[in-house]
Amino acid sequence: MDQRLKSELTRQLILNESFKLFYENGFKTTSVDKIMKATNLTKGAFYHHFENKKALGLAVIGLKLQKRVYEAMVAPLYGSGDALEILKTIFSVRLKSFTVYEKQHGCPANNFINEIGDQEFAYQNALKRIIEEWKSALVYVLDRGKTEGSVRKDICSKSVAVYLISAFEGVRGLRKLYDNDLILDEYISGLSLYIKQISAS
Amino acid sequence: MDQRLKSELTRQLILNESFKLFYENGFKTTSVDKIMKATNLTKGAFYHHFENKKALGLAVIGLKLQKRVYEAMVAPLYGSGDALEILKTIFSVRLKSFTVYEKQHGCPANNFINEIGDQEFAYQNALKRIIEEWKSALVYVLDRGKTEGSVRKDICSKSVAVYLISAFEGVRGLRKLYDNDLILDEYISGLSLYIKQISAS
DNA sequence: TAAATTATATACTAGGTAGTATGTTTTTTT
DNA sequence: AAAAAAACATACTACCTAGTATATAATTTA
Repeated sequence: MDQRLKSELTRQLILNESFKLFYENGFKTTSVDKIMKATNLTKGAFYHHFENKKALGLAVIGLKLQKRVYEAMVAPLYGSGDALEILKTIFSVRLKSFTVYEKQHGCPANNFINEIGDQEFAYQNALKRIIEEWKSALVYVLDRGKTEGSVRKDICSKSVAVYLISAFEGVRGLRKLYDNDLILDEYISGLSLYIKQISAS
Repeated sequence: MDQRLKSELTRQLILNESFKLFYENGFKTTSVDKIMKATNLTKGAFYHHFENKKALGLAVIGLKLQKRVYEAMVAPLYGSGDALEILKTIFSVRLKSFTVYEKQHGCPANNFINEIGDQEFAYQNALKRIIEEWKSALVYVLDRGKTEGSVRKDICSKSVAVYLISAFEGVRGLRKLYDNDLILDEYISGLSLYIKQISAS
């Protein structure tokens, strides 16, 4: 097989298995051994593709995680349609459509943030980039809403963006403690009140 | 020295040092060895006072953590004064008064929730108790506000409680990524909008 | 005061950890 | 086809991990 392609496939395999194991068991307690056992490859392959575990962590955050957040939470914000409807879809409809697995293990980004967001500057920065990208998209859609007359002009877009992200990440943590969706339903009801508050009219 | 007292002091010392190390470095990566080094005692003492690390974790959550949350976030809700003023104080004023250390490492409860809230039923339950106690107090103060006419009667207290807790815990995680309070200020501004929405008049 | 109990210390086990050194195999280049 | 380089495997090191076994010191009880 073409060496370039084979190498890239292996790299992606390691990144994917890492993401999965980090998500299920945490970053710090997932060992390189466990990851490579999941890939059916060995340590030699790992250290050929990554300098060390920290480099792997940064690659998972900067590639896999960032891409997932972008596709699920950021890109839809740049789509067409009523601004407030888009917000409702992203912050509540999406939430209910998660699988049990996703509800149980919370938000991958939030897990990383809470586990290693206070440990290493490099991790901090990589994670910050994801949040800032998300925040910018929210500010964009809120400003658009203001222009189109659906969003109140006297609210601060940045503040609303931060409050929306905070509540979303917060409840994805809380949901881990329960075995049903009650807390999600309450969150959604609480959120709809907030969206009403920022809507014009 | 009285043996009862001495034993209790040792137990509390272990619990306190554990809490601190769990807070700074996480639960799973804080070893019994590190804890006992911090206490200047040895492993023999540890396993005399605790059956294993899991029992220690549950004790830290059920005693230290629950007490801290109760004193800082729950008890004030049962105090006198305007309901909405109490909410503002707890969810925004308090936030700004945290030390750099507390801002950097986030919310101890949220850290536990995100690290081990999806791992063991026993941890889940111990953490759930803390959240439910907090939620109940919030529902109490919101209902009181309704009675006194300061809070809108058509809002669901439980939903507002969950949304308030979610946003608070969420932003305490996000703050880890930054080295200044901008995100906290934005959160507070976003929160004040929410409190306006639930206020009568 | 002697015996029993409690509190703590020391030394150990079995297994997990990140990372390295050095192989062998596969692919590419000359 | 030979040489070089890349991809991966195997075997290792030094250290950390939870937990145990057993000793000693301090305190309480008989």
